Amino acid sequence: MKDVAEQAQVSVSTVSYVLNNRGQVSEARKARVMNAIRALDYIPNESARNLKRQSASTIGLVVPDLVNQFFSQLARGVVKEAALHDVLVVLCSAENTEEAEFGNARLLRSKRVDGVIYESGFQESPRSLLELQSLGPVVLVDERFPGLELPAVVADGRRGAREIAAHLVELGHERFACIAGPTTHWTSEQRLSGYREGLAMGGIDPDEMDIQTGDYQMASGYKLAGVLLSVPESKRPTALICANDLMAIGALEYCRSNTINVPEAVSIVGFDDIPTAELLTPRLTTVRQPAYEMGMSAAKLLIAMTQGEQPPDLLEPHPVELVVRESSARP
Amino acid sequence: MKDVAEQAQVSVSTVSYVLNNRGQVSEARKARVMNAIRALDYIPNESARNLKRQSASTIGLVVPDLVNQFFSQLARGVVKEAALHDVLVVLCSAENTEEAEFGNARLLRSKRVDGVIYESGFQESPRSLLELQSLGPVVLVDERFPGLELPAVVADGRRGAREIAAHLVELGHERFACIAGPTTHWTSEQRLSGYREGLAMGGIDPDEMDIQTGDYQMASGYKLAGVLLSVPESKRPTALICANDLMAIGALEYCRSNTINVPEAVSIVGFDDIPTAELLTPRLTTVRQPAYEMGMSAAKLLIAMTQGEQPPDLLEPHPVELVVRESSARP
DNA sequence: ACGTACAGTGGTAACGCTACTATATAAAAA
DNA sequence: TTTTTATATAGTAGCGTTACCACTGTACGT
Repeated sequence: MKDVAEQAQVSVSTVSYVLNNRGQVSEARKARVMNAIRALDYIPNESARNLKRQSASTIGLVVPDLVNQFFSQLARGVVKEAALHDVLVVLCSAENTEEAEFGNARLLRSKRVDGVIYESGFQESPRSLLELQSLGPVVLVDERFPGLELPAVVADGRRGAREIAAHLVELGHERFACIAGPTTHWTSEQRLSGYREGLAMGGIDPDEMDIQTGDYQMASGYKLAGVLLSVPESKRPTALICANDLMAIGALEYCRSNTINVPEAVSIVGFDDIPTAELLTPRLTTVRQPAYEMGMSAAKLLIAMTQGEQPPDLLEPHPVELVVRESSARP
Repeated sequence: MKDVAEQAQVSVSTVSYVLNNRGQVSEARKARVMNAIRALDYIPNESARNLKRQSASTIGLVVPDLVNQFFSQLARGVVKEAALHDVLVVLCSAENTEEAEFGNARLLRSKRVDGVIYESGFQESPRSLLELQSLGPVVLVDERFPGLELPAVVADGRRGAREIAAHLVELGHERFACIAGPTTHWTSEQRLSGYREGLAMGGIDPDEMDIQTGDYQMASGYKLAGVLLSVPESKRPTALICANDLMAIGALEYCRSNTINVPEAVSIVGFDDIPTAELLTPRLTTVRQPAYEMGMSAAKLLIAMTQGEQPPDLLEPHPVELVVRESSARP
């Protein structure tokens, strides 16, 4: 920077002013500085800047598992929005382990990021959240912690769940089973209430629905489908509602290996609408969550918060959309 | 830090020494400092550290599209390995646009990262690479640029291609078609040579193979499958080789919407073995690239380079593995 | 007894930048 | 004309670390 100042025959302050586009600098000198910058191929040192400004222009993104396309969509949105604000995104894939629980928080500490977008997937009310919160602003995605007053970007999962349940009722289903998400998870509970409401509205007693609790992974979908479907044909549910696409895929796989026809013998529906959902056979009926947009919202909100803005008390949930495909049909 | 020094009754230098575990500090004082750190919940300011040390303990990762599971696996590996070295990973999803071409490089400039892992997907020899290189170490993944002398972590795509072609020949196929990757892409060319070699070794004239060039996206797989398969039945290829899974999925979709049975009418194979590949109907025969491991290697190499190590002249390619599933069968 | 070595300390100058304050100059008002 | 106000510029003190240097005291040869 000193070199640039020298080359342009101005003071370092002036260089700083033109760089940050503040203060009054005459056009002539501005041009001279710009030329010098180009001539010397000068790049401001972000570390120094951060030190002085006490911020890192960087946010952290904690997701349980990048390979789940819901999260990668989300990540895309976050990165996109952040780029708009010249903010970098640091990625922490938690890989669904508790090890990460600790590791991430520690890694993100120490002013390396100005704030964190957190999507734990299925931890309860993690201590690391409190730790993170003490570090700086935190935005939750697709979940809420009843105890903690944290801003959360969510989709209208309850409504989506209601709609997909209603869809199944409308098709004429009467015996339902459900592979739910972890009960500790706010979103899971929302969806479950939605399913029950949808059923009730259609005149089906929700308490008749057989429920198993999974962990949002494919394997548990497979396993629990086995539990729910291996009952005498006459009592077997004709509709299997899964709390996310991954578990629905697991269920579909179970049916495939046990020659249970979907949707003829049983309808299966998911939640999220990950890209893979429409490539399956049968193509999966599901509820689309706008993951990309949610990522953008979260980033936008977080960045605003890092600039001192107060988060709104309650954010409007993102709209969801029922996507009817082949995996649901009349019983 | 000053506070810690005061609390522990030592100088700031001493605190710095124990923090970095260098210099000689007596055990007694070390303990005192540690206690003070804990008592004050002190977290070192990474910006200041970076400024002083002239490094950011952060690497950049540029991928064309996170939602392609090959890249998310890769990203997982990178993040994992980086975490082992206390290095953060900054994510730049290029989203397959040239806009990113510029944007990323600019965002990553200015000492915000110590080095970059670059996986462009399908740009030719991007200017941004040169720009990046001037900034710091660069490691390429899954591609090479003949002109540029950059260390590259690759898989043995040629061998994989040879094997999958051989597999098809062995099944008895005689008429082949291929949806290749962009010809400007080193990896594409490697695979294509591999296919040709595999065919030649099986006594098939590779020049007889009908080739269309795609862009590694699903849509082009769909479109080009249309081009290659809409010929009179007697001349129609019985085996369609796709340079990656995404295009193979596109091809599969084409067949699905045009009621061409796979593998009965035509065998289709892919490359990468993304998680979705084995969920399709028919399950996709493909070549597994160890994306996760490649990500780890790349991160390891890059981090070594940021610490001054010279990259080896040529890295051993990662082994690949033929995964035979349902989409390939006797013609 | 003396020098020499060295483990254990503290002081402090940078690292590159921003933003406050002070100063010089020009324009407007008295 | 002088005073006030606005505008443009330069000087410089940190931001929180690290690492070099200088200093102390003790242990060990000679």
